[in-house]
Amino acid sequence: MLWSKLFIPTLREPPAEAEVVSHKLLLRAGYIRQVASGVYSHLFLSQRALLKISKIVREEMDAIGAQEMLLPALNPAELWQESGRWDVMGDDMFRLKDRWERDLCLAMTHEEVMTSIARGELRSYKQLPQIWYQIQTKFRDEMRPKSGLMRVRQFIMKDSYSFDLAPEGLDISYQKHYDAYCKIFSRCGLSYLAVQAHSGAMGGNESTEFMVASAAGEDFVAVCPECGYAANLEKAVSTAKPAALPDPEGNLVPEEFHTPGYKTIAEISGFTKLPETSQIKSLVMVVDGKPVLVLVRGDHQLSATKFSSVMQAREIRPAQPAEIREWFGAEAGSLGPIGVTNMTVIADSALEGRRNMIAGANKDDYHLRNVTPGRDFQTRFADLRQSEAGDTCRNCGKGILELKKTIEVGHIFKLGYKYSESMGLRVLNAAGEEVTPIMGCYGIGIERILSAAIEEHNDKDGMALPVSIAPFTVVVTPVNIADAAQKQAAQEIYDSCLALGLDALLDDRDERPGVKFKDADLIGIPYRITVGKKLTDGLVELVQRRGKTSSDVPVAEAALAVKKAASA
RNA sequence: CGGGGCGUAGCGCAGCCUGGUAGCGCACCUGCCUUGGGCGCAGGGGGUCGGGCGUUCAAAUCGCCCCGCCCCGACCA
Repeated sequence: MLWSKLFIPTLREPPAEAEVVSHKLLLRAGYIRQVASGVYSHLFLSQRALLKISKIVREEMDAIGAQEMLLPALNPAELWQESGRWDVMGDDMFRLKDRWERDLCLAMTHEEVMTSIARGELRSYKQLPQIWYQIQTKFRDEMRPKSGLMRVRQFIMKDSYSFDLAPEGLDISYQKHYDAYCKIFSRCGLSYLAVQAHSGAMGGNESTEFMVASAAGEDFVAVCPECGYAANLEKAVSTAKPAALPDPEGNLVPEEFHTPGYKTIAEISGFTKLPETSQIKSLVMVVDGKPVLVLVRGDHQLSATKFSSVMQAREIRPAQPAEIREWFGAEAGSLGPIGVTNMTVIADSALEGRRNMIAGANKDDYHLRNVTPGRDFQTRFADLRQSEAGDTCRNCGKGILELKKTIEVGHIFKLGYKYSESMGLRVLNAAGEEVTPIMGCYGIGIERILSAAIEEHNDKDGMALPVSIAPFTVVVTPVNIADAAQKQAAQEIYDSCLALGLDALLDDRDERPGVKFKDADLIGIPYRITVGKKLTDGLVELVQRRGKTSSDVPVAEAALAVKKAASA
């Protein structure tokens, strides 16, 4: 294509609203324009990149026998009421009414529609397994859209769904997706990490997230450098660093002491001259309307995700100050487990076996020393704490966990029977009995692949996209378009590139070379053939965008040289 | 939803405090010049100053209300 005819509105300066690199570059390079918060138009270049990503996704999905469909984004409320998610999704789901006042929504995902198709049509175990997928627009009313294409309210997702007769079949469908996802992200040039993850509102019991390390990410992943264990921080298990000071020996009796004005863990630590690990942190949560006292070691953080799943809660929230006052008769800074009988008490495993610790006295400005779990109060223990960098890996027992900030580009789930059960999907097995198929679901964020690739591959001049997803593979740039020889050579090389099947662009604009070079670098074309002075010696330059390495090649061989380099 | 910031030409910004002709750089158009990293010279077009109400002889500027966007938090496949 001829650059002079294309709409590639590059900007010298990034718009002020852009914060992260990929967002700045997508705007500057003329890939996208914002329409509203979390809503973007994909212009020519972006659409080309997204189509390339989608093509890779299609090829790998088709390769595992998945069948592409296209489902509606507009869904009737009834489907979502059947699965129970009309209520569960809350404000995250866009809802609307038609002219007859019937409730509709814009689908955030498609378990409901897929399952309804399956239950309407699948009758026999002989029709299983099935893997169905689509590449389609999803809508989510994010509380806070951010970071360009990273977290948006309308986006393109590849979502697939598997239906199997039995768990062993699901294992196979899941593994097929796992392998396909690895190929997809590799082909897109991403350095990804497959990590254990929490299933959240999707349901199910096992899931793997595919993450790309990036400062612009929103998720933390715990990684063990020794054994390769990797899990989303929400899910990660680990052995806490030992207490900084051994507990006092002996069967000591709880003893109240005055702590005037000292409320936080850090303040009490400073006041008592004892490390934070000697304290029991008391948090009051409200689980489905009922108060629960949660205990963790002073220096630890409660994992809301772990807590929520241990409690099998639908909804959790921290208690309000007024509620705390009513239930404990004290402020949040002086709470503790002793004497609490009006609510469930649950403690993190790191407190198991500890003794003679410090906790609040449930009396303003007083704490207790010599508090021993199990003796001074009864509680059950569970893994409730958020892992942190420096913890010991529980998988291998040796490695020290590191934390990485990441972008989630894919997520696969073993759903189990949640949707097939609630929506009545049944088939007959070989014995003629009605059985409920087991399901899996698998998602990839198409725009997130583009964002992550830009985050991973950029420099001060712009994007340095991999050949596989760049909107063009090569740009042919005559330095001086007014020079007839250069112009003609450039045209010939461009034609040769096209003949070789390369996605080629001819920068035929009457611009100064600096402008053309800057633009080519900015939009991230992997190869550039510069036709300039050396043409008199029959040579042109082949410049690689990454690293800006360049080599002289004869005019006649230029296209082939790109072809070779690009497919290497 | 809580906290913070911003809204003036396509982009980046100044002007606002202290009310009085709406400015700068880039981009854009015309001409000349130039052609290996956003070139130079000359001329030119483009703005309901986010919106409404109010104060005032006079509002981008002061007051009130509303809207939008960004960041932090809560939240989240």
